[in-house]
Amino acid sequence: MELSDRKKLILRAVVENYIQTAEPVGSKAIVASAGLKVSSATIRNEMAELENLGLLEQPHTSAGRIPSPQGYRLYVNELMEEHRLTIQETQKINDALHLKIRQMDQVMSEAGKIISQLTRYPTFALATGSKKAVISRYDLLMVEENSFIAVLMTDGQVVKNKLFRLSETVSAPQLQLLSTLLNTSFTGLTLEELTPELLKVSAHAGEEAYSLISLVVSFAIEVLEEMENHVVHTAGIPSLLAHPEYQSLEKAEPLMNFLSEMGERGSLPAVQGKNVKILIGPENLADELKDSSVIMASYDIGGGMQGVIGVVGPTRMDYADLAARLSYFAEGLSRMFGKGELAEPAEE
Amino acid sequence: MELSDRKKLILRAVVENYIQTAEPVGSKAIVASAGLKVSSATIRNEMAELENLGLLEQPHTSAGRIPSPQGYRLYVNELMEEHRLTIQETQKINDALHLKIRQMDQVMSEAGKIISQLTRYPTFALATGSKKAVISRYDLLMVEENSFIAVLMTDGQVVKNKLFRLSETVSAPQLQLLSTLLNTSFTGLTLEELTPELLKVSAHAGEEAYSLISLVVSFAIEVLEEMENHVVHTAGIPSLLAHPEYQSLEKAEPLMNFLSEMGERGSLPAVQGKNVKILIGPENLADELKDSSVIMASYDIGGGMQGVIGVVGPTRMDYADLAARLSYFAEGLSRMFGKGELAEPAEE
DNA sequence: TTTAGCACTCGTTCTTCCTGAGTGCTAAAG
DNA sequence: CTTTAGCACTCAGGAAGAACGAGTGCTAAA
Repeated sequence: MELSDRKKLILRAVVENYIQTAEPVGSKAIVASAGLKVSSATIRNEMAELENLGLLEQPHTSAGRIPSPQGYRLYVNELMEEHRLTIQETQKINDALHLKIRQMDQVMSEAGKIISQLTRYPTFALATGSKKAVISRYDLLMVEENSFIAVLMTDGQVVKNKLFRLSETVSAPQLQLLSTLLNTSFTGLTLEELTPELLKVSAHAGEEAYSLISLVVSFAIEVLEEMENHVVHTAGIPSLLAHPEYQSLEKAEPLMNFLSEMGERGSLPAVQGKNVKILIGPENLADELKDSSVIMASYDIGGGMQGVIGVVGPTRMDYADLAARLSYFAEGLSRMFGKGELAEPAEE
Repeated sequence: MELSDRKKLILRAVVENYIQTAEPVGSKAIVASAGLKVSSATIRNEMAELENLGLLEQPHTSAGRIPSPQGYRLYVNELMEEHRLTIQETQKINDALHLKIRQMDQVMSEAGKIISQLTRYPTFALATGSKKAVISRYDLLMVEENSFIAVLMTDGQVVKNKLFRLSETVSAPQLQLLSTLLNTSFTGLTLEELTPELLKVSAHAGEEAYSLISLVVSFAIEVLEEMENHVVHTAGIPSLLAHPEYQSLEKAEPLMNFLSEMGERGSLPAVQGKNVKILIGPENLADELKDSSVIMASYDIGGGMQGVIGVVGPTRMDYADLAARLSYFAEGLSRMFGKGELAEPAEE
């Protein structure tokens, strides 16, 4: 059933009032805020109906109404006006984008910090790959006679390095050989294929060569594992406390713990699809998020990889504003990654 | 003036009781806990004197006593028994040490996470260098005709890389030349010396070469800046909330914000000297820490660098236990970095 | 269909009172 | 001189109650 225009207006007024004040909205407040030429009693009747429809809720009998998750959902889907960022806001975001950002996986973590500062909400950021990551290239650089650096590059243009110190010495030709072998046998393999291949090669190679190979390949495995686990960066967790719904510790603590452990355990709401996505209250899979909302936006990194950045907050969030900011920010990132020439689009 | 043995015993009992219960300690409790054969009235007299000396405090007239910062200080300096870790605890730390740790600056951040999990307190970790860091070596790896990877190594054995994409193309010989130039002119220079040198070279080099050089040198500057700023990693901030002194938001919030921003702004209590250091309450420089204590331990990374890892908590902390853990952990890290052969002592 | 009026609900806040842990002091005992 | 028992006193914290007021639902009239 379609809502009457007046009901929509009222629902919207409730949501927007509540977003601002964090307090239940009464019928009088609606009369004052929305430009309706009816009395509060009429509004009360309408609100009672909206409550029956499950769009509004009463925290207790004699309080105003607050939007239910369904109410927010309807608001987000139909009622919300696309928020236009002010010039200052876009300027702020642009500045933030141009500053600071350096290496690929730092991009995600930096982006999170920036967004958190901009929005005063905790953020999370991660990268997802549509396909499995593989190592595309190995370079070995000699440091001293008993140490060398391995530089690995994945197909997603991510570069990682590691310094190895050995108990025995290696010569430059040995390293050269090793490098050739690695590039021949261990490129283009997914995580699952690496270990079997390692075993296979071990049969042919000598003891000493094998130990070197396995050192580097172990590192490759680490790198790929890290990428597959979609390491999550979080930032700005304490900013939760600034919002009235998390003033009570019982509310704040589990969520804060969840957020800070999210980074470790990689447990994350499954995400895909383009652009901005909003999950309201119980729409979230994780129990800890059932009373909170998540707004996230994805951006293209290139190389089949997508970055996702999101903010977490109370269901009472300024969805319009946040969605606009995230979206704009994500577009900026996509652009940065897109045309690699500009500025500093480098990756680690 | 030296305290009588009985006063010491009482002070110690107060501290240890309070550490456990987080509640003011009364005279009766002391009689029960310490093996003293005197009545509570006697204890009361003694406690009154200890209060006059500034070692104990009363939250309000009719409550028990709690240690003042000076009381804690005296306890830590003279009364505290060196805590011996149980075999399980050392085992736990050893496990943690061998696991996970990979790259140099990840060591610090990982170590922080581990300690935070072990202690249930927020941690911070950073590296300090006694001397200025310099770039000791540049390697340039060709990727495609319009992109290359720069691998930089500092004297502290820290390796960083970055992928550069260009709008024009470069040839292998060009890169070779560039690499030689960088290694000749831009190694061994501190942050302050790099920029002047860059200007000097720009005079001789052609337009195009100069733009490449400045790209890489800018990166070098970034790397050195990052190292000089002693980037601080924090972890486990939400675990603050588990402790009763931070149950009230007014107490918790400023500290949490301070900790989370510490990572950004690099503002940190100046640290040096070996081994474990304890800062109690007002001994901390930062205002936000005036009601908290910091326990930190340093470890040797090698190459003139020192790592520092610390925990932050209420003044009521189990100093003995935490100091022992941190110290043991730091020793483990020093050992790891010391003999480079073992396990995985690599650095980024 | 809208509105005014009114009784009712119920969270919030303020006050009051009570309790009990713990103190400081005094005076007697060791 | 030190220790102890006794006692009056203090004060945070919790419980209970009262007053308040914002907001509702319902009824009856416009």
